[in-house]
Amino acid sequence: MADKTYSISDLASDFDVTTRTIRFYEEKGLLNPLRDGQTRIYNPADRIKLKLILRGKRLGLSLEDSKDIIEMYHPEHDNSPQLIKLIEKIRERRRLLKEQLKQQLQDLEDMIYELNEAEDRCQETLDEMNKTSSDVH
Amino acid sequence: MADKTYSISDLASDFDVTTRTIRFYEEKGLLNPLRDGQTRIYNPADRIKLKLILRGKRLGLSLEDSKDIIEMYHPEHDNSPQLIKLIEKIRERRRLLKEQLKQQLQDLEDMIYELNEAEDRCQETLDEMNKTSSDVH
DNA sequence: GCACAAGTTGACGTTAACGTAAACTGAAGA
DNA sequence: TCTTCAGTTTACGTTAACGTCAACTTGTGC
Repeated sequence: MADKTYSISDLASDFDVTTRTIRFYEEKGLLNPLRDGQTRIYNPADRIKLKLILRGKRLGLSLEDSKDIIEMYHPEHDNSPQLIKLIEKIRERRRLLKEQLKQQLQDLEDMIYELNEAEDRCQETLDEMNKTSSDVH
Repeated sequence: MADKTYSISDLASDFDVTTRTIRFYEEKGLLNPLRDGQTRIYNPADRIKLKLILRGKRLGLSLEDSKDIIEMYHPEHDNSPQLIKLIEKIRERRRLLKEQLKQQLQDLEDMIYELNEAEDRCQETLDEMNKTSSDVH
């Protein structure tokens, strides 16, 4: 069960992206599926990587950023200085994400507030128009 | 005080964008400053529009989206069918924004959780390495 | 055996959001 | 008067993230 595999179009339909997109991510070094001849064979780890990329996109990260993050989840470092640097990178990334989201929350709150105001103003204008038109009679 | 004006470089430095960017937004129809001869003169309303654009950017909106939203804040409709349609647009936009934020919150929560896990794994590996190396002695 | 679907590798095209450079026009200061 | 500075228009360049062919190979059903 742990050796389940996927074709490129399996993943494409699962995540609602095109196969071109998946190959593009590979071209950029974010995925490295096995091959059966020419054909790409994806395993659960590849699937997770793709999920990470798409999640990164929703958060506004670039593919480069997502590549970094994948590296953090699947480190290939075997010596402690590298690991220590990696931990630092992880902390920095977490800090950035939190800061970014804090800003986004604030922005969104402001925007929704102002949309409410705009809606109210529209409604008032409408009310005025109805009142005025009924005054005519 | 209500008639305060700004030069293009005033706004550029205020919001930390280039003058090229501001002219570009005008080219795309998001800004329409007054002119003194050729020179652009911005008023407080223009300033607010620019602020809205940049906030939209931080939330991942396109300039087209921001243009729509500016239209909502500064409607030029004078008849009730238009106003009713505008209110619908406002509600739809608000719905979209809320949905998007909900997703972002979930994504961020997941990502931070996983970054924590990755950090823990790194730390454990480090601990293992220290333990093993001290075993040698 | 043959169409047909699904896969592959180039390679060029596209869109958004600006950057960059050239060539010009006043306004102000030494 | 000369330079310098801020502003202008026009236009081509750039980057990320794919889309869109075209031309090919490789199982799979009938």
